[in-house]
Amino acid sequence: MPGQKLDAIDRKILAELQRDGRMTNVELAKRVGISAPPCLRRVRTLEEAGYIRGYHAQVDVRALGFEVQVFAMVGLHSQAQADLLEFQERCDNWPLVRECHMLNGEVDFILKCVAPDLSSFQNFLTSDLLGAPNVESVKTSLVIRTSKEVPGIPFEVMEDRLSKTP
Amino acid sequence: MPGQKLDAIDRKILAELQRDGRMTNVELAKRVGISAPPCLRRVRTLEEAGYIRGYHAQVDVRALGFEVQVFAMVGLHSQAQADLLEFQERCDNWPLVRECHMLNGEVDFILKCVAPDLSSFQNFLTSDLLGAPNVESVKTSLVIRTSKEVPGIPFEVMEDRLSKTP
DNA sequence: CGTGAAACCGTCGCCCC
DNA sequence: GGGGCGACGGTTTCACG
Repeated sequence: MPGQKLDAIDRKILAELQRDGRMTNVELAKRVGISAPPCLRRVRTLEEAGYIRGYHAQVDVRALGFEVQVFAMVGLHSQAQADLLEFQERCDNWPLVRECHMLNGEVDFILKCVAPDLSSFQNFLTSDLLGAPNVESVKTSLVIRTSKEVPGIPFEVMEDRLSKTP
Repeated sequence: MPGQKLDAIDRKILAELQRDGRMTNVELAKRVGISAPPCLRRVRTLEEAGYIRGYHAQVDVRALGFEVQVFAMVGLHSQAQADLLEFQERCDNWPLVRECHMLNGEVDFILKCVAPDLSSFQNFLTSDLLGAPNVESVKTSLVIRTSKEVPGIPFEVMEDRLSKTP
């Protein structure tokens, strides 16, 4: 499962499905310029190879009553492998944590969290996150507004660099 | 477009489509316990009301050759409304920037960026981001690994609190 | 919201290059 | 190896009760 065993049609398929994950296969086939059966075979192959990890409806977080979004920068006391893993598993089990990224530098993790309101986030912060073992420090930043939120990768950039160094 | 004009079936539909955005309508209808036609009508309504903002394939960023992911914390000189908007528009036009969130506190924006490799990110950082007008400071953190990445909201939490305060 | 019908789509087998 | 053609069964999407 290396880098570029993908041809131009595969990349177009991925770009189209990233843009509209509910597109029918015939529509997709039309857009990438082949007929439906080979198009579907390619999609299945891309799924099985792990290039496509899933399909998700993008819901409006705020409209559904989750008005608070927070980035939490977490520092740990110990960065031993076992302790990092333990913290990650803890994050897995916190539904308010939607993303957990391990970082380089002074901060160890950044978490993207959602909550219905400030008090339920504060409750999560003080009871769960700050109460977890090995957590040294947490700095939180409230999201005031999100002006851009596009998933995945910019396929234009991918095509650009493929055309420069083929 | 208010808060909870959604009944239990609508919420189940949203939860299922968030989990699997390519589910067929008949499968979805079966899962939420109604027949296909009203189910499709509900989905269309949810889309038009903005609760569903789109459907996207979740691609494997690293497997597609974007091996570098970075969070960039940006401070601006001026936080005047026009200057904030100007910076947001600039982020819109940078394909390597996938998310742009305005924050409270000392940092003004957090950007989630992707890049094929470190040097192309460094190039973006020095030429584009640090070269943009009104940008005072940028602190970057490389993502070492992502251990959790789930989209949207935790519907369990939503149901929990609806059952407590109906 | 459910039923039925018509059009469309996903999917398979086969043939072709 | 991958792409196209044709056909069957399931699905989407009407109009109507």
